Amino acid sequence: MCVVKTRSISETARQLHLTQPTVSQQIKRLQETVNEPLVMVNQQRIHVTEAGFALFQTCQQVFGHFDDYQDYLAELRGGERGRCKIAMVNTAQYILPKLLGPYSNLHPHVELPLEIGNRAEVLARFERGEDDIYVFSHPPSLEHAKAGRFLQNPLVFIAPTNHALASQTQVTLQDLVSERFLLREPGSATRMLFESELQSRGFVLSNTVQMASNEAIRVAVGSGMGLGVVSRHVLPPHDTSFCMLDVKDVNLASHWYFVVRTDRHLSHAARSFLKFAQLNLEQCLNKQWVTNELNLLNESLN
Amino acid sequence: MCVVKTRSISETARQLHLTQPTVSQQIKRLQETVNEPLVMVNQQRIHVTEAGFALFQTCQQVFGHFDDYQDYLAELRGGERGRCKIAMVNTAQYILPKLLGPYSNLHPHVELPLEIGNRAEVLARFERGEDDIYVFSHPPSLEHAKAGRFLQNPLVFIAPTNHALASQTQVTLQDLVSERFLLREPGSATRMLFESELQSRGFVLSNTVQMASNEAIRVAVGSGMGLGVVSRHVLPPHDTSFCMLDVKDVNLASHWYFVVRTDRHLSHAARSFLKFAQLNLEQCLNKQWVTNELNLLNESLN
DNA sequence: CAAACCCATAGATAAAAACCTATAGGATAT
DNA sequence: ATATCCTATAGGTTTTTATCTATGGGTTTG
Repeated sequence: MCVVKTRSISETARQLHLTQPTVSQQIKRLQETVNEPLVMVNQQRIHVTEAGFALFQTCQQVFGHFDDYQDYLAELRGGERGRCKIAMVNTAQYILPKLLGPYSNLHPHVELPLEIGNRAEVLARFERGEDDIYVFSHPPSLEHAKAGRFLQNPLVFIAPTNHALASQTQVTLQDLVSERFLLREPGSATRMLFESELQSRGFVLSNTVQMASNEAIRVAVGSGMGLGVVSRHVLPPHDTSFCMLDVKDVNLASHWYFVVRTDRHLSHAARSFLKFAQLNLEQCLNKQWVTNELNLLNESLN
Repeated sequence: MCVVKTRSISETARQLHLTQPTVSQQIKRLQETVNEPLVMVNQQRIHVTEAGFALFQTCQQVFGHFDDYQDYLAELRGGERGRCKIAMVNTAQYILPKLLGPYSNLHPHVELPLEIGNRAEVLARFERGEDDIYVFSHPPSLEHAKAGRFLQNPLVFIAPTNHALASQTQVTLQDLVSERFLLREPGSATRMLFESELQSRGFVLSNTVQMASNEAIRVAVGSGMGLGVVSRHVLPPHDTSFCMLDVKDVNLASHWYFVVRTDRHLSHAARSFLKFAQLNLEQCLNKQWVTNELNLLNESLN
């Protein structure tokens, strides 16, 4: 490379802080591997042959590609590029897009494949470490993982608008247990929380129907099929087909967590997203529910 | 490379006839130099990361460039590409183009820079080894060079059409020495040959004029300025302003030689040209003068 | 649940690459 | 002509690289 520019072996040696024989020998060996003369020495001047110049150009292009790769890595490390795979439980899909949208606009080159499943499915993915970030309400064992809370997940009781309890204030749990309840599958965080509350207070539901999604429950409640316990975030603001009950003696509240595995390398994009979330939670989500403890998570990831 | 394709370290090791730890370590070191994870191991499967795939692509392009270079070298070695620098004395420019034209048509990617000078200039170039092939009539010392004859170079005496000797047959050298002669510079092969002939027979020219080119001599002779000795090849076929003399007791004949240095690498294109010349002399030049001894030259160059 | 398979790591070795110093021969400049 | 500068070659040393064997810890599968 340098020899082509300086047209002198000695000068090249000086510039590269090497001795002249070293450079001579390098060239010699290069010529042997190529099996073609690359330079010719005449009157104390180096003349680059056709083959030599072609190799020079080839090398320039090659280095160009490696430079491009370096640039690519820089972007990757800066979180401007890459992939951040997020797996979330069903309920989280009502809130996470509000963070993902702005983030994606800011970093258009970051791929954000989302996996949505019920708790069991996401848990399996977590065990296998298939994603960068997991969103749980009830975080799993944290042996190989760290979690950070970022949002309250208040559970509310919903009933058809025309239900007897709908207009009543100060409803109690006792009033509810005889109702028919529409619930997600066992193991879902919402259901687990509700059932542990019931159990600790000695109640048992007599009439439950299992439904596979929050929408199904919401619509079913709206059409009078029974009562439901769902995350507050699931409810669309202006739906009048159902209403929230004012239950005075129950406060079912959990939190959403971002969870990452500590025994896996976390992609730069994922780190970048968590950083973004830490700084922009309040702007993207209703401040009322934000519980920003991501600073702890992010610090522990450095 | 192979790991990306097989998605398995062990399989790669088998294909490359290496052991598995070797491949593992190679990847590890590659990741250390790049300072970025390139693959991730999960469930006994290798997952290539973004950075890893980008590097894979980069490498493919790089290898592509080297392949291109190999192709280029192949063409170079085949004589289809490259450069063949030829230096020739003035007189040769009347004959060499007849070979160069067809050759250039056959190998359009070969550059053919021509250097034309008087004998002293070409000799200097030869000493410095500035060209691939030199064309001499009177070849220089062959200590570091080899030469091959390819064409007769008959010298003829020319006179104005209306000159007294023009119509005479059986002219002798004695008849000529008192004439004014137009000659090239001392050292030119033509002049050297003529002068050595004169000297060996004890003649001295009394009246000479030096001219810098064969054209100048031809035109000057045509306009009656004196006589000339020039290569037969210099004379255009249908010029009636001068005529050749029928000198019976002088036969000035030399040959054209291709000369190459043996202490310099000869470009593939130059070898290719000499080979072409060997095979096509008779087709390109007047058979009458061809003396094809290039087979000897070419064989000694292998 | 054991056998088979996968990958990671440690430690050792042999080959190669990368340099250096010393030296010699040719070209250039003073 | 003599000092200077250039490149080539020889010989030797120090790193670096490329591999291997041995081993250990997980996964998958019969």
